Amino acid sequence: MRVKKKARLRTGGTTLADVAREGGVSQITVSRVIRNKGAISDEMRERVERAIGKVGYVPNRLAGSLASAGSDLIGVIVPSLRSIIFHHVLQGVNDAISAAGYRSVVGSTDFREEEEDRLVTSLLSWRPAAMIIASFDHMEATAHRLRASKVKLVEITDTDRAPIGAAVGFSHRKAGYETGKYFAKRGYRRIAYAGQDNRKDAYASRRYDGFRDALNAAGIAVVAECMVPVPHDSSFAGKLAVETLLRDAPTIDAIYFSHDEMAIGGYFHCLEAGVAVPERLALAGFNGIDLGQALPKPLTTVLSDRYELGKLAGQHALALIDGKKVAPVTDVGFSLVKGRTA
Amino acid sequence: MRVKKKARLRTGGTTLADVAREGGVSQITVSRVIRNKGAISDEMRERVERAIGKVGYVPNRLAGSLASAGSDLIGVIVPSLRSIIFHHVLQGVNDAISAAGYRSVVGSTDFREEEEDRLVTSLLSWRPAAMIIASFDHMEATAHRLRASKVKLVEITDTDRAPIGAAVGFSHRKAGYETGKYFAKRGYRRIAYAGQDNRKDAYASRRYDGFRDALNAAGIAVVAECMVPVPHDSSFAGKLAVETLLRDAPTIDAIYFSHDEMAIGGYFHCLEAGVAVPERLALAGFNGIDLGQALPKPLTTVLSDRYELGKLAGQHALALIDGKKVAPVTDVGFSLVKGRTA
DNA sequence: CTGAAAGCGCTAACAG
DNA sequence: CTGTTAGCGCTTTCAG
Repeated sequence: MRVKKKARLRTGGTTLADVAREGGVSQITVSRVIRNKGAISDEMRERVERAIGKVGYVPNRLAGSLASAGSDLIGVIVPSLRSIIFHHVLQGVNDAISAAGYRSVVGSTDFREEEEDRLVTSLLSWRPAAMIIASFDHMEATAHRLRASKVKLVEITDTDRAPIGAAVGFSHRKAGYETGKYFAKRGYRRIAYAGQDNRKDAYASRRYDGFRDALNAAGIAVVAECMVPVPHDSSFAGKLAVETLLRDAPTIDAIYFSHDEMAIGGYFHCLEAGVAVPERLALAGFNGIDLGQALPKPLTTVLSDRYELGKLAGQHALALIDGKKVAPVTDVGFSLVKGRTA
Repeated sequence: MRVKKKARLRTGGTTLADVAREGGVSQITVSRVIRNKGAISDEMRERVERAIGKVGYVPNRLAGSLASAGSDLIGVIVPSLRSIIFHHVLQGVNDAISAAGYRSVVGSTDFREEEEDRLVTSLLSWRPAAMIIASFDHMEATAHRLRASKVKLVEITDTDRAPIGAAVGFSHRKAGYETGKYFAKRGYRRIAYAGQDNRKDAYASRRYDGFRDALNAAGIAVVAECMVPVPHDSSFAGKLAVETLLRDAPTIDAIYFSHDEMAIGGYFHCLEAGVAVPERLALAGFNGIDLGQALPKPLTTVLSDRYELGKLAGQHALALIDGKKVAPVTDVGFSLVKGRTA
């Protein structure tokens, strides 16, 4: 006696079986046509395509991925989507992977390592074909999780760090160092730093480290420092920092900002307050954002191409998925942009 | 005689069965503990949790979603991640949905409707719990696909349009109209417009429509127009536009820009060229980006809170998933920011 | 409160 | 070139 089939809730949509029935072919033939895999006669292909159109079939990648032990999803983790930076990375990643049919599942950590750990766990459960993580450093647990999962991993990170997977990026320490060297060469001697809560942004503090190293090598010290709390908007933070520094340390002749948005805000303050830039006060930032270069005096800064960085990360991910090897560390470098503010 | 089992490639990781074996319980018990669903005795729970830790189990959401006919993914489609706008929306969406365990699968269309159609198809195949689409208008085919799929849909869009799902947004036409009305009231009479390839950005052209309507109502016409090709960076485009307009139509007294980045670039040109703002030339933009408000003279603009918009869209998506009703159209409005540039 | 069995929709493996 | 069959790893249903 046949056991009665248990009723299950169906997703509701049409399935391969429906298409197969409609076209008078087997399911696997439909599957092959859809995935464009294996040899199919033109006649079969046409029959299947007609049937698909007729029943309005939408493939179920959940089922497909389960059956083939691997999804077309790529997990992407960035520190923040608020900043003016990482969405360019994300766009680069998407442009690189979407033509190959991959989709990005995106999460942001707000620079918190515990959140990153949670996200990694959550994204791994989707059995992604690869993961791309933009992060300065991981928790021990996260690193372990990533290694244990054996997921194809590309890290967008500081190249001074030891990566778990393939790393792409550049050395923030060097970027800061180059700026410091430039300041020293230009003859600035009473130098200040303006940043925004560096505990969260390890990249920025690395740049600051490098900056100080370069100054020290030239026998110069940072004479003043202004850290603006994070809740402030970046450009206002820059204004505030310049105002504060000029009041508390009026003899300074140059300021290094943790990033361009602050530097631009600082530049605006100088315009308003009638402070001559760079004669009275020199300014430099980091990132090379477009607006900085559109200023009446283009901003002196360090340019990193974040879009290309994301694209490269995406390409590396595809290569890894393809079973190819990629360099353990790819340093994309940066360039010191000698503007007219320092 | 028993048929030999066919070998299948396994994902490699540990499965529920492994945990169950380790803990000496059934798979379903493990499943219940993980999903925190159904009544479980404390003893069982503890046993299972120990076993999970021991074998290092990572759930497979692909299998879980397939079995339960629905994923925890939310498809998100935005026009672009390059612009300074939509990543705020995305962050808002993520902040709203991630606490509830949902993840966003993200795609960008570069303002192309065919790309949107492709993305919708692709994302639907992941059987998302909901979709959030930021788009001015859809292709007929896309609209059909979305309706047929019965996916929970939230559109972030212009509220003048008839939406397919639940819409959140505001009227770009009205935003332009308010700016035009303000220009008329301030007494500007020789007014120009500066934009960037509006064929792609339907929102911008809607604002321009509204702007002209307001001027017409006051008996004023736009006397000059400068459209800068898209490849140009926005702030340089603004510089270029002002330069061009002042040369070709030197009698203009005000310019309406399609967005703040252009307006800021235009403002910079005025600073460099010694054009008094707003006495000689008034400027206004759209978006209310932070940098515009940090300018020596805060930019006159229309502010829309894109982060809150994204968050609201995410909350609506969660409500729909929950089976609740949401308003067909939620107008979040905007606010005219009377700066010092117009 | 716990478990056995069936099956979600698809594709890999193995024939023909 | 096309088809049959047996799972992928999980959750639902039904039964205790």
